[in-house]
Amino acid sequence: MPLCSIFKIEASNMVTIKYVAQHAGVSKATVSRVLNGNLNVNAEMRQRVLASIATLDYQPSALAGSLRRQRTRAIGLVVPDNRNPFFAELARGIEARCDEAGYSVYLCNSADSEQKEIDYCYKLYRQRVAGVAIAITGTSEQAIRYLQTNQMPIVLLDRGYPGVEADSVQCDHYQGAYDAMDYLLGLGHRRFGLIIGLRHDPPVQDRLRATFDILHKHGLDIDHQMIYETQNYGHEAGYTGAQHLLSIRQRPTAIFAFNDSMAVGALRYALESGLRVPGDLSVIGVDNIPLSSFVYPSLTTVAQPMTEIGRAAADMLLARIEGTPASYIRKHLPAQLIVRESTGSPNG
Amino acid sequence: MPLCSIFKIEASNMVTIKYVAQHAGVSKATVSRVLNGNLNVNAEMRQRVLASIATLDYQPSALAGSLRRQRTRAIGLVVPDNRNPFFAELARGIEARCDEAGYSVYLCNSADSEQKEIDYCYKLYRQRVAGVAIAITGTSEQAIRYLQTNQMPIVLLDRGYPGVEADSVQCDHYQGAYDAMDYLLGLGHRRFGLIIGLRHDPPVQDRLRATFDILHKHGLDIDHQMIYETQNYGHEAGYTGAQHLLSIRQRPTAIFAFNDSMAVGALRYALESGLRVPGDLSVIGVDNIPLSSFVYPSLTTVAQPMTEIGRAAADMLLARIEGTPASYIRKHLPAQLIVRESTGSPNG
DNA sequence: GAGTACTCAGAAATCGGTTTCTGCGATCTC
DNA sequence: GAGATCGCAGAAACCGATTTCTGAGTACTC
Repeated sequence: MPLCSIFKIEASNMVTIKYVAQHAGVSKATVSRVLNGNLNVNAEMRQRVLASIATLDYQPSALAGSLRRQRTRAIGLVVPDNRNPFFAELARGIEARCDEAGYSVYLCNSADSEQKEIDYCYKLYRQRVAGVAIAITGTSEQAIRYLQTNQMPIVLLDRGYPGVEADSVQCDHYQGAYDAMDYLLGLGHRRFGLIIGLRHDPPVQDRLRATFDILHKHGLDIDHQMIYETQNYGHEAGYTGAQHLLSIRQRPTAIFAFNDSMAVGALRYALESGLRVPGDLSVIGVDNIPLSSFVYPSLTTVAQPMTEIGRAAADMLLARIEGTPASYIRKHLPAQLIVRESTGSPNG
Repeated sequence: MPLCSIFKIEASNMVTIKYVAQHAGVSKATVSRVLNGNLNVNAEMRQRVLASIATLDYQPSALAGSLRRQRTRAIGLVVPDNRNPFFAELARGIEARCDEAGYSVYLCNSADSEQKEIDYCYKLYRQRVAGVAIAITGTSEQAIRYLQTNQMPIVLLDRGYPGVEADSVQCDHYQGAYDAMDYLLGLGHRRFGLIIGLRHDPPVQDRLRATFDILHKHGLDIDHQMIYETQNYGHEAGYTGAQHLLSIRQRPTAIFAFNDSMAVGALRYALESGLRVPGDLSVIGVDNIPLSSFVYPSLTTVAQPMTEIGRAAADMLLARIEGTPASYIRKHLPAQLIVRESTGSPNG
């Protein structure tokens, strides 16, 4: 087949639809029709095209197809940090679901920076992604507004916004924190230390509100210095948070960390400094990351249904992309308190 | 400006280069030249174009540009599981470096499945990514061969292959495991249990070889039943692994888990069943994930320079994509034993 | 048997950029 | 002052798909 080899050389051996067409002796249009399952093509001809496709190992360019169709099969996933087990689990779920549906996922870490977040949105828009799943930093709503101005289907992860008309999936952070505090109060705790993460984070604000509300209901209050804000959500932050909180003269009998990683850090500091958990100190976290049941003592925590959030987010986004326009859905999933070994009655 | 609004309506308000050109009163070519910093354009005209771009908030389509240029600014990242802290850290590093260089990253979880791995490679090729960073499953080299057949720049993460001509970045798994065993032997341990993960994983094989080598050197051997293979690398696997190993009559005095997550699971089982660590049992892991210094007792481990691996991988891939062809680099970074609290002399 | 409907495949337009080609006007050279 | 050179911008080709348009051939109707 001399034509082929000549052609191959000239075309720098990138197999295109034109090449397949020549190989099969048909037009580009016919190849395209076969690729897209169009029925108006003769069976014998279809076979010839399929044979050529297989022989040449032809993979159509998504670039060209997307340009013409004016739609891509890719979405953007914007999270603060994919190393955070919570977002890692979310990413995993979303990626798996999107792959099933034939979509690809762009990984974007905003590093809790508003600037990076908005920059990524520009970048994703230039890529003409079909949609964006985003856990916004909470510093501003600029990113959301930008995406919405450009008719981009979006789903807000882990945080919804009162003023924003958009699909969102999140755990009920208020209720979760409320339950956690209710549980600790029920055990008899009265002095609490909080390790909260980034104050501007919407989930953090929800949890703070819940904490204040239930404390006030019990006629209690919480001192400024008992609230430790951190720059990230890692173990180290929890460790130094506990260090700070436990150095206070009237030290807390219970530490409520706003995620499990920080709770584990706090746990470590407590044990290291000779305190017994839960004897001298109770520690409670949020998320129910896989680790939480494997540390010793295992961690009492407010579970977020991470897998479910991820799947729901992907489903909603794909529905919004492919489906008919519908009214926005704010999906709130319940948080669930999981009692393990790290909590107990004070002075117990 | 009636022309604009008419045009906007007709063009369904997607801002294209044509629209920008009309708005600025120049040709598409001129807009393109301004976008690409081409100097052959009159200063006053350039200003007019830039003004239009800003006014219209124009974001050029990467699709169209990539199609014409025949190169994209995206890479594929294929890992077994982005939830694994080791790969999460790698992903973070690679994503950050690529973003700096203007590249986007497709997240692909192969789930330790050869089929998913190769399917993702097809998908990435259809996306015409500029390169692929991949931690292959080790079941076959099909994926690598496919990518190389299509002249795709690649970098192998965490594992290199003797027969494969490709850039790779990995830690010296053999040396790491050797050091770990050497250390344990030095402490006086003679009965070892291994929790290895997936046997077909190349790093696992390296570590097994090292373990056998040093044991033989000491005239020791290891029984079949002391090697526990798992289906994944999570805490649970480590937990059940320890359960198995510690139920053996002549139980091991030291457990070597081939990653930290499994080591933490093992730690948990040991403590839960009343053993003292390191008094009754030593536990050692691999990776040095952030968590490892925060569990209690903290984990002795063989550190992999994860951040460095990620950065090096991204650098090598980008160099391969953008740079001149050069001979392949097999980058081996040293593993480093980090002694913490979970190891000590047996019966001690 | 003429006119109509239908099937199916090729030609050509198209998506939105980039790049080559073309050409105009100004400057330079001898 | 005629011809060559240069700067700069528009026209047009191009990337590789999809989709509309067109038309040839066949079947069907009355």
